[in-house]
Amino acid sequence: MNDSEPRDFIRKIIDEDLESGKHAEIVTRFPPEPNGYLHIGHVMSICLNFGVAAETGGRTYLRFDDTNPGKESPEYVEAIEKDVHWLGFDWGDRLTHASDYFDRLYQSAIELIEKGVAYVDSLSAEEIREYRGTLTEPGKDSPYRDRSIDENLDLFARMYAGEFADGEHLLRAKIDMASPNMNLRDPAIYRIRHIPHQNAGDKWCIYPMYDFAHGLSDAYEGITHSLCTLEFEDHRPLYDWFLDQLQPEHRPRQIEFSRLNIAYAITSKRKLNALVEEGVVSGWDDPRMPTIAGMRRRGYPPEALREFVVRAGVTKKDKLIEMGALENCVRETLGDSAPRRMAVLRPLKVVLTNYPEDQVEVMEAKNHPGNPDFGTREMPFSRELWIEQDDFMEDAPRKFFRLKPGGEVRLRFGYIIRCDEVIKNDDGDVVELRCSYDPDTRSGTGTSDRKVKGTIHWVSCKHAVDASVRLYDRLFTEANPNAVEDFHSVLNPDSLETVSARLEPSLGELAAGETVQFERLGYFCKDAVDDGAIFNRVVTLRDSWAKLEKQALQQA
RNA sequence: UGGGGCGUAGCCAAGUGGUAAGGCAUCGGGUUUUGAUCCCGUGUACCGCAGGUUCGAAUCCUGCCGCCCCAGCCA
Repeated sequence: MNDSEPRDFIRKIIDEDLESGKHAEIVTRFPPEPNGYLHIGHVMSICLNFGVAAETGGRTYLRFDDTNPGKESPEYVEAIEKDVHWLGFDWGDRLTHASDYFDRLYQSAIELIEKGVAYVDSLSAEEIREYRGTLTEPGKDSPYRDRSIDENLDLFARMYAGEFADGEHLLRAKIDMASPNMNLRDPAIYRIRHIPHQNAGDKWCIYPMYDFAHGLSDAYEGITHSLCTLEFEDHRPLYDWFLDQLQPEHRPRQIEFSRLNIAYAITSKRKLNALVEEGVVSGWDDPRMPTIAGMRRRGYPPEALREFVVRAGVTKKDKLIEMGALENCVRETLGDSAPRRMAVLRPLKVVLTNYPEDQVEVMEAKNHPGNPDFGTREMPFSRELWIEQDDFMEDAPRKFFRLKPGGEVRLRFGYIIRCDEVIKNDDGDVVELRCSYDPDTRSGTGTSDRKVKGTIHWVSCKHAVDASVRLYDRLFTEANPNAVEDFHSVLNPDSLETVSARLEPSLGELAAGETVQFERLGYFCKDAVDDGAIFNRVVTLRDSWAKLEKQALQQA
């Protein structure tokens, strides 16, 4: 990290705390609940928490906030660990669970009762809701609020012992039923749940609530800065209240920042889960999903994601960032790192009428235009080639400088060809082009100083490898699907199109999960989940021709 | 209508009394055997609005408006 890096308000606070000597070391935590997959919103939190610690030589815990058994599962913890690692962060031996602290938490709850600031309530869930009041009206005290300490201790012990059914009793903090902050109206501390815990086994039938468990877990781990999102801002008084009452050795500070939202994407675990459950997508790792697993499978490099959150910044303002900003980060990193290859997505046959029937030449193609370290590869060239349908236009506008009847174009790393004849089927569709090549224009021979305006990509028919290519588009048609009542109404029906493509031979050996650039088309990642030659389009290349076309259409 | 938070260009975002950084996008132009990349250039931002304080305010004060969050025994 260099000193000119912009400092967000959280890093400023941290710098100050280090300078003042308040803390000798920064300790943070990333605390996911294992009840779903991590998504782009979490990337921000992961990068922030692990980032500030790493930048200051501190440490970060990966702590599973597993206080609600029944909603959580090991499938998710496994996925979360994989995702955080993949993003580029390491928690070392600091993998913990809120459930690791259940014993201490239980003792702390007893301490609260002994101090007279917690009580066992025996109202029903519905009654508690009624007693809570509303946003504008104060709540009223539960009739059980003034139970004696001994009675509370006894009842809580029996809750622990399993003498009561779910919902029969509830341990609550005794704060203020009239507080304008709803979180302070005697919040729940422990509830009864006769469910075994995925990590703690069947030892417990009472489980602590988030507000109680989280702050104390932070304290137990010596977390200095507990960074979370804005919706927890009005929980902070409660976070501090527990610390004030219990006076743990370490005193963490909660700081909130705004969530990161991406346009045309959903980041609600509930809705993401619905997409999976309803089969709208193929799973949590469907390449259209804004999950880390989905983006990984799509082919987004972790560096791109990290760069993206840096650009997004850390503030308290609600953000809805353009999808293009993320895609641009992906393009930038892949532009440097992805080897170039050629592939034809929508094949149109070209026959070079003056090219010897059985001749095959080997063309040398650069693997990267700007970086010689990528080396070169060989591409077979023959009489019959596939080119992109979009690279031919019968009635081409002036500015279209690809192939047109009578026109010339350069075949990348090959020859200049001229279109002599257009062959159509009975429906009038163009099915084949008869062209002639200029033998003096072979790439790299020094005789190829002739200039033509356009260069297109190609694949030799008899050497081509078949593949299925998935072209992805945004999942929603609305910029902020989070805000739409029913997201089903704004699903993009064309978010996935699959085409049969022809690839240059070298692509046959590409390893699963590898990403290359199909020249002039975009970046494509060999799918790492499904078997066979399947490629996912990561992102298209910038396309100023498409832009021109769009403008022309709008003017017409 | 209770409490908390936020409002600087299309999207992000610096700036905390001295006269509006930067990134992305946009729009021009140059280079280019990817219409990619790269390189140059390009923005009058009513600093949410209205008053006030001040020689001077995005920055201080007052009032107003808009958006987000909170009434789970979820996190």
